[in-house]
Amino acid sequence: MAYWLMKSEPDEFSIDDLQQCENQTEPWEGIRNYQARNFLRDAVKVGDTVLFYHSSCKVPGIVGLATVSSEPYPDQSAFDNESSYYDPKSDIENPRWVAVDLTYRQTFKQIITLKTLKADPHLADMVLVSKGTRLSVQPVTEAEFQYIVSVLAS
DNA sequence: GCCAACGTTGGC
DNA sequence: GCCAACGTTGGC
Repeated sequence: MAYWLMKSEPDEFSIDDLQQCENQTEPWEGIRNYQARNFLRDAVKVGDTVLFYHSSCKVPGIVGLATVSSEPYPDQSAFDNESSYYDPKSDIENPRWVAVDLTYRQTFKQIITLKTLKADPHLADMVLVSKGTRLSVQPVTEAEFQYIVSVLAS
């Protein structure tokens, strides 16, 4: 089983929103970056664990956990010209973007802030804190995951 | 809202 | 296939 960090803007879709979805499950749509898409398409597996990260907000950081609950499938929002994620270059015959379903697992008692993550020498090699990375889907090592959950989130 | 750091587009 | 111009991300 692998570990991932996925970013969402809480104004758009927060971990509370995920918790309140039917079956606490919702399509993770709107990824429009090829590197992130390739992770979703080629590497993310059902049952993988996701660190849910809130970005572009007052206090960015990891807010909880989710589980990947589907295989990748074509991102339907790319076909919807009413959607802000609409991409006319993606068509149903040849979809350009993929989504997976995420299922809510847990909200941490308190947010693990980006500030905390950046300051922690155990996490110096995290993709999240390395310079110039803005990937919205990124791998997390088992050591990083265990440290975050067992030390920072407890 | 600013802007640095990336990513994408498209003319050539 | 280069690369300038433009668009986006996301912390601050």
